[in-house]
Amino acid sequence: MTTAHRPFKRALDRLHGAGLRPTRQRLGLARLLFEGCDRHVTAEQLHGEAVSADLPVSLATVYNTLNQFTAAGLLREVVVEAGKSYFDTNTSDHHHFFLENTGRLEDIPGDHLAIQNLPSAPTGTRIARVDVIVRLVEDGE
Amino acid sequence: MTTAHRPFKRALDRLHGAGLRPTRQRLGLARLLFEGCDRHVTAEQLHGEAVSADLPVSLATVYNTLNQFTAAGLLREVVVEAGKSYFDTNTSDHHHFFLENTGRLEDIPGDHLAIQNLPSAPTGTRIARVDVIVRLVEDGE
DNA sequence: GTGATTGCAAATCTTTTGCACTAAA
DNA sequence: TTTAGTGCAAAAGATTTGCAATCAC
Repeated sequence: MTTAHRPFKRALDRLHGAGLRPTRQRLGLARLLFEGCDRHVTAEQLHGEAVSADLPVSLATVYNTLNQFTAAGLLREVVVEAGKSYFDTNTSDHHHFFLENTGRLEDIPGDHLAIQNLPSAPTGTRIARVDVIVRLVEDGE
Repeated sequence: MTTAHRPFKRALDRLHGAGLRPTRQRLGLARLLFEGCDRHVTAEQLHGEAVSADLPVSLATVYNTLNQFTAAGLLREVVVEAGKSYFDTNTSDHHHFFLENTGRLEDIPGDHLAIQNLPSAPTGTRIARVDVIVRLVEDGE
């Protein structure tokens, strides 16, 4: 039955599509990242999940892999806290809520958020991306 | 002539206002930061300036001071790159251009930029701040 | 005086790198 | 077989911390 292999095949195709050799750890990490819903992970987090899932992988390789995936357009890096990188599996144009208390990062639902009167880029430059981070704190703080 | 002491007095008042004891290095750093136009500095940068200006101060103290100033509302921290903090002397509500090539951070001129259809904060939370970072790259990249 | 502040060095934390080893094509 | 990828440990960079010495009040 081929059905059981579909998630595996999807991950494989994704790597092929990005021109990345499908090694054991890249496949395993791709499955952790892309099966299921969109997610926001740190390298440390993903490494923990990989270890729990009996995928032998070092933290250094997780970092390398996340950077390769990002360069290949499979992931997007989101910077919200100094000294910590989040990687977002949703690479489409969208923005984020950041819960300062817990360190959680979430997509802002809907695609309604828009920016008015964005100034044009200074001469000699163009806009690569616009990031909007809505920082949330616990009520009553 | 008291005129010559005005910048010193302004820095002193600012520290008093924030409830911070006006030590030599806090005064010196405050003058570097707040005399002149608004600026965006990293700890490393400011430390370099202090040393050039013959203000004896260690990098650790620069970090501590920047954090104290931020906690006191004299500065605002802007996060644009993983692993690097910028401190902005303009604490009013505004947004930023970030030049990815050079690492320069600039205020977006004018106060016209506005956000449309911002979703309400999830239950139990409130919006602490909205950061907009417009990432620029050199033309033709 | 006395409690806050500083300097320094060491510690911490995140991320990257060098290199011998292993696995994919 | 040949080249890319991995693991590990070490390096690197940014920031924080512990503690004795120093300074503001």
